[in-house]
Amino acid sequence: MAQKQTVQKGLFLRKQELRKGIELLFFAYRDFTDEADQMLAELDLGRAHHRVIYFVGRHPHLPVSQLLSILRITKQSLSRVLTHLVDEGYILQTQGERDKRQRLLSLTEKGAALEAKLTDLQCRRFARAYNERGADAVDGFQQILTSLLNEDVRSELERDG
Amino acid sequence: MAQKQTVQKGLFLRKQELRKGIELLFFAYRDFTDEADQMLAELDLGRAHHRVIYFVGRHPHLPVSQLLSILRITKQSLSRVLTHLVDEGYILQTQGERDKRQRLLSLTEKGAALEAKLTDLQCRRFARAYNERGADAVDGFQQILTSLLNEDVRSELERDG
DNA sequence: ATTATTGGTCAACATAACTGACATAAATTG
DNA sequence: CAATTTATGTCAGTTATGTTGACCAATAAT
Repeated sequence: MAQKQTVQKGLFLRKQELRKGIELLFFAYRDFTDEADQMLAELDLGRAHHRVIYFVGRHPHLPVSQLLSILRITKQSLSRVLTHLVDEGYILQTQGERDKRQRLLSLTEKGAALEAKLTDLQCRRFARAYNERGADAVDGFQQILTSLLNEDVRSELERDG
Repeated sequence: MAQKQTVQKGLFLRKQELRKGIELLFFAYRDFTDEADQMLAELDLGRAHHRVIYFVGRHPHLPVSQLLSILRITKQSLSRVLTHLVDEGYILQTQGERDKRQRLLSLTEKGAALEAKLTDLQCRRFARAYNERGADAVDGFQQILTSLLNEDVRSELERDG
């Protein structure tokens, strides 16, 4: 009886702990994206545009197919934002050399400038958090996030770096 | 010169470290929400409904105003999902006793059952991650996420729970 | 030569957010 | 008590971002 109570309390506390994680992730993600969203809104861009600019900046000459698999959206959905970003001069498309069907994506100077501005903003938030809590916390943070990933994504990341 | 190189390299590595955080947060959030989204889709519900059900489950008799400030959306936007959830029998509205203008939100049995099903799913993912990495990692994870929050949100959370 | 891949287009639709204007009931305040 | 503020809701219109499905062209691979 006393044993059962302890177990139930243990389960209850564990559940609370897990819920705390869920909520922290929700609130942190919400606040994290908010600042950049505001900056984007002034340029009549949205979060979808940001994601494209971010990953193209991170992987120059990225083929469209790879961007699609990173973002996990349909090509029709990507098409809209991508066309807009190309039209507005943020992104440059070049023909692939090995495979001429591919359109490799890169940032223009204008695109790189915006990417830097947005990433700096978000890096500052991370830098503040990392400095406040120290290297061990950062390590734990990265470990848990990695373990939250789908298995296949985790292996991909571990392979690429 | 050697000094300058070291500093630059240090900054470069730091930037990479921060970008890694940004990306992990993006991918983890994407994968984390995915399973629940699929379950919701089968019931013709979306992530917006989930958020309402989750926070009403977490805070029974929650007034609409508080839910709005948690979700940070407009009342018109909440209205649509809330009306639907009430119509479908997931959520119950009762008049506030102290303040009769308030409509306090609670889960029905049906709502509680769905909430439990969804939360269990997400808790399992967290439990897996927490077990894989251990208590110190969990601690670091929670610390960094807390530091990523806007200051005002952080104080709120520290006050409430 | 046939098939698969890469990328794009057009059209229609769904969801979840937004703004603005207005309404009602209840609480609060001068 | 009258005036104002608050909590909530509604109606109407718009935007951002996703979806399906159908179809096409260029190129690569078998």
